[in-house]
Amino acid sequence: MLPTNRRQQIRDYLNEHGAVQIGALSAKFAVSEMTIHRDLAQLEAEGHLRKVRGGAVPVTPPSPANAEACFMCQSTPRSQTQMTLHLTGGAVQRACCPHCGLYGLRTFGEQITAVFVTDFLRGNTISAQAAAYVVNPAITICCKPSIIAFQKREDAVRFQRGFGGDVLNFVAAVQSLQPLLRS
Amino acid sequence: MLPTNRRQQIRDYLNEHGAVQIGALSAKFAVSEMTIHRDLAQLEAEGHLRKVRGGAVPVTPPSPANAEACFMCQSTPRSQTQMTLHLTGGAVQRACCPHCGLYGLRTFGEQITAVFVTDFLRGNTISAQAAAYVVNPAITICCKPSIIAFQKREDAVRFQRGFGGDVLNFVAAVQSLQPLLRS
DNA sequence: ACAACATGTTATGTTCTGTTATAATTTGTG
DNA sequence: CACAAATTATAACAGAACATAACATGTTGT
Repeated sequence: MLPTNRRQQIRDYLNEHGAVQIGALSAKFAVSEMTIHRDLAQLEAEGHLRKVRGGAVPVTPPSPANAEACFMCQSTPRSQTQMTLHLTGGAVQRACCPHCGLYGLRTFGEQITAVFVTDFLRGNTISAQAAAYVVNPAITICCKPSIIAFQKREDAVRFQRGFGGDVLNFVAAVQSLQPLLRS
Repeated sequence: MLPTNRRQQIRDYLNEHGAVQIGALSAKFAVSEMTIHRDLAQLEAEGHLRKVRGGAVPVTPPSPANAEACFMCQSTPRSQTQMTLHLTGGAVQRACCPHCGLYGLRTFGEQITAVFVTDFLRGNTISAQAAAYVVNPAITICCKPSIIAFQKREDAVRFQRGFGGDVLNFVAAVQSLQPLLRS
């Protein structure tokens, strides 16, 4: 049997049984336990399983449940409207739309290293500072009041012509947010 | 035996057994292992199999990568703009945008059982027949000329006010497409 | 004869495997 | 809890198996 086949069969066996033991695999394929150790180490390096003492278990599928949710409103962001806040240390916070994302600027303050937003029309990612925003148009896209981002101010103006609202730059858009608490 | 014949038989053997070993092929065809090595290298270069240590295995079944591509232009559809054509037998064809999707109506014709399209603004899925379309606006969203779908005619009119183009219903949008070939 | 090709042989380097020895972890016992 | 015994994991080594490149030989067709 080819080593490739053996490793594939180990994966199949694991998916079927939920766990594998070194001794069982060693007997099943008539190779030394050391060879099984090495197979499992390779499969673990490739992300196909996780080694545990005595054998291996399936990798727990990274629960996309709440890791993907908007950090403000907990809704699932659409790629079309989402905003990402990059923090010191590499962490990334995802917001469903500029409404939540811009509020998040206050929440994370000094920790923020970069902010990106998706152009609503074209879907490409742009720097939030360079974007144009239509605030409070007549249509609610995600949160209310809606704030929609555009790469080009020209697109924002055209959108405004149809749907109303105000065209603001980044700083003005942040200032347009009502304070959460008066101090 | 001709080398060509031998290589064809290697392919047949592989398809039948799921894996081949150098030693077995060498014995089967009474040639040196070096010759088998060269056969497999050539077959791999032609994309017919994948060499592994000790032999070869079939090429991994067609990656789902391209199964996701637009059936017309082969680009990757955005959920925001995509259109799906449901055919008899349950097959689903995915288009990147109404431009490609509406052309696909001619391609699949009688086989089509249902057509869905995504509202460009809100992202929800709607029946293509009930949608309103803005044809040829001043902005190119996906393919050119752009055709953009909206759930509400009111939204389409507002979009048109800002970005130009014509607001058409489903039938008119299909008719607006230029014939691919004049007969 | 010559060029082009296919094949085999040899030499060298790489990968795989089992054995042995040592380290780390778990388990059992008082 | 401390300690020893048993089990499992890791590292290092050597030999086997395999891969690749280079060269030599043989065949075919012109």
